[in-house]
Amino acid sequence: MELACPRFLPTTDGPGRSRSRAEMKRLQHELAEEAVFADDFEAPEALGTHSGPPVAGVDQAFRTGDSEAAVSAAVLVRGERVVERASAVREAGIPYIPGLLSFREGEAVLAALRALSGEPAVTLVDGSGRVHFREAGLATHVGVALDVPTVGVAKSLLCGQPRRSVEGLETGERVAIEADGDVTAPDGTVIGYAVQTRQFDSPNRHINPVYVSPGHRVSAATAADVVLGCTAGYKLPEPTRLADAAAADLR
DNA sequence: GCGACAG
DNA sequence: ATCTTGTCGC
Repeated sequence: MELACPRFLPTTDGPGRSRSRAEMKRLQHELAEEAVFADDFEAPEALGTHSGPPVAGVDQAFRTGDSEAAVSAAVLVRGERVVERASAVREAGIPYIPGLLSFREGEAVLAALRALSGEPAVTLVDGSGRVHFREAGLATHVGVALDVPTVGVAKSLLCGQPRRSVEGLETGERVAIEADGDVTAPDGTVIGYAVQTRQFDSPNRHINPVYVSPGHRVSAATAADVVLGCTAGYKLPEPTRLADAAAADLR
């Protein structure tokens, strides 16, 4: 993958000085304008880890010490095989701030993805995409910077409102996440889906859904389809699960 | 001021 | 994200 929009790099420092929080938010508004929350890639059908084109997954771990470093691991999966792995380590620009995650981990993610020589049809990024206050979560930031299809996969909901309860959903079920007053999109806009990738049979123990949202060049419905297509018996889709394990090892 | 918040 | 043992349930 190659960098497509240098102006959207999630750098913490601007020309000479340091990027302020307001400037980071401003960049996110510009990113959202550039983002395409509709299907715009080859073969949107036949997606998934079971057949069709390769899908990439990226996830991060952190090395602590005098200064924090983000370790990003990217994996390219095709069918049931990992066909390529890449990684990168970058200084964490800022501490964790809800809504500004891409400025903390983005540099490492972009470096890891750029190190992949293969071309995935779509890339699964850990975190939110359009489910974000300014519709510019990590998945959207990365997708626009590289101008590649991306999907955000988060384990918890940053903002927005589930259309109905997400408790006890069956495997394969999904509930729309709508924009509310905390999101820039018009109220009611479907910005993502709670997707139940796995669920236990009996009523005692239950698994929470993953929150899927469009990053770039993918619609909300297709994003959910891609995640279900890449699921193989675990809560997290394979590309994400494998990247998660890889990042943990590299830590 | 209060609340709320991916990784 | 990370710190951490056991424990409940299938």
